Parts: sequence; C-alpha cells; structure tokens
Amino acid sequence: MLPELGLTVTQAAQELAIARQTLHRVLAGTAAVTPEMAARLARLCGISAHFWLDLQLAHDLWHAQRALADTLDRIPAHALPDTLKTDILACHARTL
Amino acid sequence: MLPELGLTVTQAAQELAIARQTLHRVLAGTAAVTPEMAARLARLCGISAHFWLDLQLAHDLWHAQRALADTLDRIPAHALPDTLKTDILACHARTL
DNA sequence: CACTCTGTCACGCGATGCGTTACATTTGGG
DNA sequence: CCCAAATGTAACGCATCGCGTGACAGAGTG
Repeated sequence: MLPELGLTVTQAAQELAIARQTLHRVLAGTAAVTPEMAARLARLCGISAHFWLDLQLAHDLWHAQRALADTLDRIPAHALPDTLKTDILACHARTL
Repeated sequence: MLPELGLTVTQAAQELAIARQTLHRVLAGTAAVTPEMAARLARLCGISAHFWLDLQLAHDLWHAQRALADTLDRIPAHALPDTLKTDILACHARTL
C-alpha cells in the first residue's frame, strides 16, 4: 500500500509521528495493529480504522480459539432465548 | 444476559474457568473484552465472539480517536487510487 | 446469626506496544 | 567503486493492561 502512495517506510513513519521501528513491526506482523495505529493509518490513507482493526481482530480471535481449544471444550454451552438473540443481533447491525 | 441464563456472576466465572474478579471487571467496564474472553463468552451463550469483540473494538477506537485528535490533525491525508480502495473493501466484505 | 453473592481495593506476574540505540544488509546515485 | 539512504533485525527499558489472588465491606436470605 505504501509504494502506491509513493511513500517509503521511513517517510510514512515520520508522517504518522511514530518510530520507524514501530511501523516496521506492524508491517512485519511482529506487532498488532492497535486502535491508535489504526486511527493513524486511517488518517494517512483514507481507509477506515475499522477495517484495519477488523483484520487484527480476526487474527487475534483465530489465535485465541486455537490456544484455548481444550479449555473451551470444558465450558458448558447454554441456550439463550431467541427473543434476546434477535435483539442483540439487531443492535449489532445498527452499529455497522 | 446472565440472569437470562439463570446464572450468577460466581457461577458463570466458574463455568468460564476464570476468576470471579475477572468476569466482574468485564461487566463493570473496568477491563476490556479480550479475544480469549470473547471466545469463552461465545462458547457459553452462543453469541459469536466477533460480536463481543466488535463492541470492544468500537469502544477502543472511540477512545483512541479522542486521545489522538490533536496528533491526527498533523498527519497528512493521502489519496489512494480507487482501484486499490475497491479491492480492499471487496476483500474486507469477503471476510464477513 | 450464619451463609452466599456481590462490589471494590491492592498486590504481583506476565505479556505487549512503543521508543531508543545499535548493527548488518541492501539499494541507488555520483 | 564508494557513499548515503533505506531497510531488516535485535536488545534494552518503560508504561500499560489483563489476570489471578487475597482481603474486606455491604446486601440479601434461610
């Protein structure tokens, strides 16, 4: 994405007001996209912060489910009334 | 939600295999919904972990944008080619 | 009164994002 | 070819935060 903007990693880090290493760690995948970083990226390239965070969120969730696979099996599953479930999902859709 | 399941905070914490304080902190809003916690909640009540995390995500993003409002103003905004933006948004929609 | 549940506080541990410094490698221009 | 900028990688310290644990006080109930 950065080459598309004609920016180097060093220049982009300066414009984002962060350390060059910090941006590099994000690009290398050795650090997560924090909300602060997402806000900065959104400001820089016009892509919504929600998009960047959803990427990170899916990644974190995938790892969490993997790490807790055995623990999750021992959590009993309860059934929620359909009325409440539909209300919750409706609330969720409203925030999008 | 918990009363709807007929669970107390203490019982729910036991079933989730976490400390009672930890669950209480989440309910009180003094701690964030981590991916691990979201996976546990999803297992317990059948509501997707993505939903819980989206709630937390919106909260974190709101705070980040507030805290960095002055800093974000100093970040120059660049224009991304429309072809790339549509590609990215298409990729994003595919993951939902 | 005794018991349980709950809310709240403080402490320590581990993980993580970030800045800083430092060093090696690669790339492009004189 | 040589030098400078950019890049990749590593290590250190700091601050923050989620989590477990222990402890204490208040509310509700048998």
